[in-house]
Amino acid sequence: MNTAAPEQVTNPEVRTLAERVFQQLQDAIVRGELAPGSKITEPGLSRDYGISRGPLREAMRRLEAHRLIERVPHVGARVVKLSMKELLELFDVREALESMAARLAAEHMTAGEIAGLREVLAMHERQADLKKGEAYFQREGDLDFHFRIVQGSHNKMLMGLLCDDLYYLVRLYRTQFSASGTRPQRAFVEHHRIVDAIEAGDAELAELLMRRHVSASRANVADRYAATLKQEAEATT
Amino acid sequence: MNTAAPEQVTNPEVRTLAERVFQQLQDAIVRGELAPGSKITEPGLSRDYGISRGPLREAMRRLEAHRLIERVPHVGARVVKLSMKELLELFDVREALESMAARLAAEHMTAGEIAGLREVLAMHERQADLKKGEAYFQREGDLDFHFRIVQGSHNKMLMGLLCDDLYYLVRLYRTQFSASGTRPQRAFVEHHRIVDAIEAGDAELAELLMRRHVSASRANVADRYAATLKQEAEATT
DNA sequence: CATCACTCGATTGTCGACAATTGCCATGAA
DNA sequence: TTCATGGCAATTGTCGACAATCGAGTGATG
Repeated sequence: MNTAAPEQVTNPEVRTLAERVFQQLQDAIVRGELAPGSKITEPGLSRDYGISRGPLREAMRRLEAHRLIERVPHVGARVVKLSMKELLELFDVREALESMAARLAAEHMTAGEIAGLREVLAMHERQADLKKGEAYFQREGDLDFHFRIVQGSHNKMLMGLLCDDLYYLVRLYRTQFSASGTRPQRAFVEHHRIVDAIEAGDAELAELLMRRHVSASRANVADRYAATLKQEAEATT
Repeated sequence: MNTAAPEQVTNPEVRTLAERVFQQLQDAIVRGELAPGSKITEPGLSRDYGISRGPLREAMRRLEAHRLIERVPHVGARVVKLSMKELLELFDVREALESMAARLAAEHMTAGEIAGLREVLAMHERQADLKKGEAYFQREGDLDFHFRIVQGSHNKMLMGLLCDDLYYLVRLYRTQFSASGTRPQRAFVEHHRIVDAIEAGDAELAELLMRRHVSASRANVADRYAATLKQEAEATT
């Protein structure tokens, strides 16, 4: 298994050092190897990755642009740590953007792309049978699903915003709070309904269903988050 | 009149060189001083601005993240040039995002913020009286209007996406195609209706009106763009 | 004992130089 | 004339070093 990100909307053929270390760092953050809120220093990373500070700073600038780290001048950078408020904000934005993506996908998606989408769903089904209750794979697949719909919108601006910027944040939150309970099963049938609407070319329905889907996912995350906070509060009591 | 951007969602107290040259370059691009599609070289800018290539590269990375320039490794960077397709895509994204911003604004905007919004509208009215037909000021004010509503959503994620990333692109397109005709007047009354909905706390209506408003603006831009293309085609014939 | 000023270590910001890659242009052959 | 090829200049990528700034720790003082 390679260490590179499983999906890459752009294919920059990592030829430059800064590009490579950027992807490595991005992966490390998303996987949780670099803990949220932890401080990262340039000399430290420079040693760890065996490169100069020049490319490293470029990589960090890009991470900052992708909102994966936060920098304050003359002080330093630390891995972003999503607060509950910010996480819910992220889902609001996703709701607005992805519902539109679903609408555009229903209008512009090709037959081949729809077939690929069905294939993703079939793979989910197999995994759901094999690992019932294990939410992780389902959720990773969930992201694949959303990924493909955004690409199906054929809107580069949307793809850039969602796939390049926000999805890494979405993957990041999962290191803190992974969805579970009965949510995956319900999300699964919602996915099917959305694909049905897209295949039928029903843009309005696709938009509505996607909006509901993300909204429900948001509600689930909010519950989980609140539960975790409550649990922590009890632990410290 | 200062050369800095009129609004800045973050207040970074430009203390670093890279920050300063970033804002200068951003302004130059938005104003059209750096023509869309023109190539920009590091040694050239390094001379022009009297700084080293280090901070300059950081500034360029940030411009790339904001989608104001496009870079290809080992080749160079050029100022982004919006195609008609991309411009319409941008408006689609704005429609999704700003309609949600209007909804959130109707729910969360404070009385003081609403008063400020009314003040912006009043200023437009004065300017509209003074300079009827001159679309530029109206349009700059239009951006202020949208700016404040996004801020009124109290959603930092949304503010970052819209105000930090997309609005500079919106300002950029204006160097190529400025709205005109009867559109400014109609946009004006639409603005009033939106503020009314926000003040009444009618989130659904605010969302709907904003969606229509951006959509109409998009249609107007599409017309203007098409007209310009047609004009160019005739000129070269 | 708390508070403030200062010093020092570490980190970040900036710079100039060197290496690697690209695109252009001249030269030559079909 | 047209196309391929080689060299060359310019630009980008990378590096190490120096200067500026910040935070922590220390000591002095009320």
